Amino acid sequence: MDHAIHGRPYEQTNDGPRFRPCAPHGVLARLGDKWTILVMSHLAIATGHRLRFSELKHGIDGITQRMLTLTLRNLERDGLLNRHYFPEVPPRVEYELTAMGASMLPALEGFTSWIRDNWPHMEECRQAFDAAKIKHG
Amino acid sequence: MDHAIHGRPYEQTNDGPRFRPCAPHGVLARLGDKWTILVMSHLAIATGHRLRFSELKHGIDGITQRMLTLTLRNLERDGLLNRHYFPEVPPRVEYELTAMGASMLPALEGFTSWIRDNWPHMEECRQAFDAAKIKHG
DNA sequence: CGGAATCCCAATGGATACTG
DNA sequence: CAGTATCCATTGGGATTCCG
Repeated sequence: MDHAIHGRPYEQTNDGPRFRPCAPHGVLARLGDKWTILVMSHLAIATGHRLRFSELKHGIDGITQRMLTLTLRNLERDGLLNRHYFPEVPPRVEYELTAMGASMLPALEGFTSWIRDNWPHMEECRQAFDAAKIKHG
Repeated sequence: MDHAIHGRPYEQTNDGPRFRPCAPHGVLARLGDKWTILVMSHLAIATGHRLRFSELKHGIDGITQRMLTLTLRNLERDGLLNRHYFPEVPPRVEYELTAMGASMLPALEGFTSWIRDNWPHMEECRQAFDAAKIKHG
């Protein structure tokens, strides 16, 4: 591959650059689902980057047991967090960011800080766009 | 709001922080769909951050006319690009990043560079996880 | 050329009930 | 407590056809 932008290698063709399928969309799509960012954010600010299942469940408003489990399984599969099971009665399970999971936080923070700065303007743009669409059909 | 992390304000409750619904997930979910990042990436490296519909269509492998149109409409609605229509025969339409759209590129680049660095390790983790799951049920 | 409209299928994710 | 299993409504997105 000659070049890469946004993590995606691309080749120059006669009608412009053509990207080849690879990571960024895949990961962004994973992180962009309904709950993943919230789970990561909670672990980010937790002491030791570690929380138990019920703490996540109570902290994330509206999440169901099923979706929290699925989200945690995916993050565990990606190597972004570890699952610690304590076979007590009743059982206790803690989730902890891995080194890779923690290393993602600055990049995520950089991106979300842009979002925080530009969100109000985006909202204005959306309302203006919708208003214009209604106005002239 | 007392605190904010990853662009999301949160309140401290007796059982940990509770985030309130707001921007980051929404934007990440939008950018994390199947084609948005590819469109942004193409405009990022285009001269003048500007390309016509057919250039995007040919550059992005596998995208359908419908999905390219929808993706561009959403980005336009968000104020991240502008649509320039030239009423010639045949018609020509160009899409150009706005100032806000261009301002997103460094943050996106920061995030995707993390992805590029960690993608191989993530793939390893996934294969190890899947292999372990098959092994012991 | 650059769409819009329609049809259809697969995936996402919510609600609920059950379990070690 | 921390799941798993099942059912079901909604959405995402591909294929195709038609239009200015």
